[in-house]
Amino acid sequence: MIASELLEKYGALKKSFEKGEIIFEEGNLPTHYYQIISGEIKMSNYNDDGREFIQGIFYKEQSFGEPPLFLNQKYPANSIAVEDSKILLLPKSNFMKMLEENASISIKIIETLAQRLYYKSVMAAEISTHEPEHRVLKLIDHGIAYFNFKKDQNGFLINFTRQQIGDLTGLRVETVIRAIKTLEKKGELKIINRKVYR
Amino acid sequence: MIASELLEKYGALKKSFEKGEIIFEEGNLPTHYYQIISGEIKMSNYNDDGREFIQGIFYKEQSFGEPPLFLNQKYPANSIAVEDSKILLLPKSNFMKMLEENASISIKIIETLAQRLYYKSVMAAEISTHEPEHRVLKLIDHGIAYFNFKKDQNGFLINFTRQQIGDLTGLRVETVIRAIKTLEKKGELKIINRKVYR
DNA sequence: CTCGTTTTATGATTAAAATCATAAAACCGA
DNA sequence: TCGGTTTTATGATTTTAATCATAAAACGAG
Repeated sequence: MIASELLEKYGALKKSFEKGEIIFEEGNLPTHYYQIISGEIKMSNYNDDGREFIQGIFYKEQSFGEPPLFLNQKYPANSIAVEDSKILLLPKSNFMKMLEENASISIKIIETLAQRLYYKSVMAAEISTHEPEHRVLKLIDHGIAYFNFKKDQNGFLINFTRQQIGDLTGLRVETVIRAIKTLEKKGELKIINRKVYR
Repeated sequence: MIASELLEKYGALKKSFEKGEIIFEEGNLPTHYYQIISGEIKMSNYNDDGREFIQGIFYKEQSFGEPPLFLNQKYPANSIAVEDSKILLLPKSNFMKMLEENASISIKIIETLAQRLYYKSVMAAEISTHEPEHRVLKLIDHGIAYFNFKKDQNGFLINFTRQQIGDLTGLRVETVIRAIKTLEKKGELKIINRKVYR
């Protein structure tokens, strides 16, 4: 997260996106740095028969879509507003200027990318070598650390739908539903009127 | 890749690793920055029943294992020498000092991490939503761009074993062998005495 | 050059998750 | 508050890649 005053100093503009609105599309070249003011954004891919894979979900104060910006490569995924959202957009050239003139920003970005790479490494190994229950639990435990799950008297409320969990772990909804039920029976999770707690 | 003179100026030391030797292990805290002088290194995970998932393969002049260094987190995977290798090791504190004193290094690192994140994003979507043939082909095409595949009169020689391709795509050897055969029949690849060309 | 290991290969069988079908409950917008 | 959509749920069936079995070819260390 970069201070919004600094971003605005370099010419960042606020823009609103409605729920379901596309921010950028797979295959396009990057033009801006994006940082969320409020709302929720997902980055995802769709395969030929419409099946979705969610690369990540981002919340307020987080940025997204930086890698292609540094590489002059096309976006490998789409970004869509999951909720009505407000986003700060800083044009690429201004962003680069800001980087040059503010060395400490680089460290921040390195940490952000390192964090995301860490998540991807863990989930990649999970997805390709573990069974559904293990995958779901790993995603949830990661979520507690990095997504904005809130704790109440029942534990952490996992505010993802079964479908979202499926799209993040490469599983189908029915499989996720069954995995969650099994995990509840094993005592790893709680299900309180359909909501999942850990 | 950071100039080896610079690394040595900050106290980096050369170290040799034999084929099969472990450089660092999953779960350990990072102590050094690693940059390959010669040889080949893989980073991988093993699940409970010994199944391997290769996070990445790295060659001369490439660095590896940086993310946990920036996050003070445990390594999410092991790193092992695939061939006899020579590596430059720079202790963490010296590495951080080097970063502070050389702003341009940060940009290099950002680009490296962005590149790796790009690969992980593409492969994550592949692994979770596409059929074996698609996955294998995507890995190969990525390899042409980023691993050191060499071109000769038959095209690019894919110098990965079927097992390695399996461990990089989350497939079993037999499945990879069959996928490669099918891709050859479709004219996407050539197999010339067991070697794969694209 | 030889012997053990690794790699590639192929066929048969199995297991596990995807798919298909259906429905109740919950949520949301008009 | 009504009606449509989304989410959760469950059972039956199918498909696909994993698994199991076996072997030839190639490679590599001594």
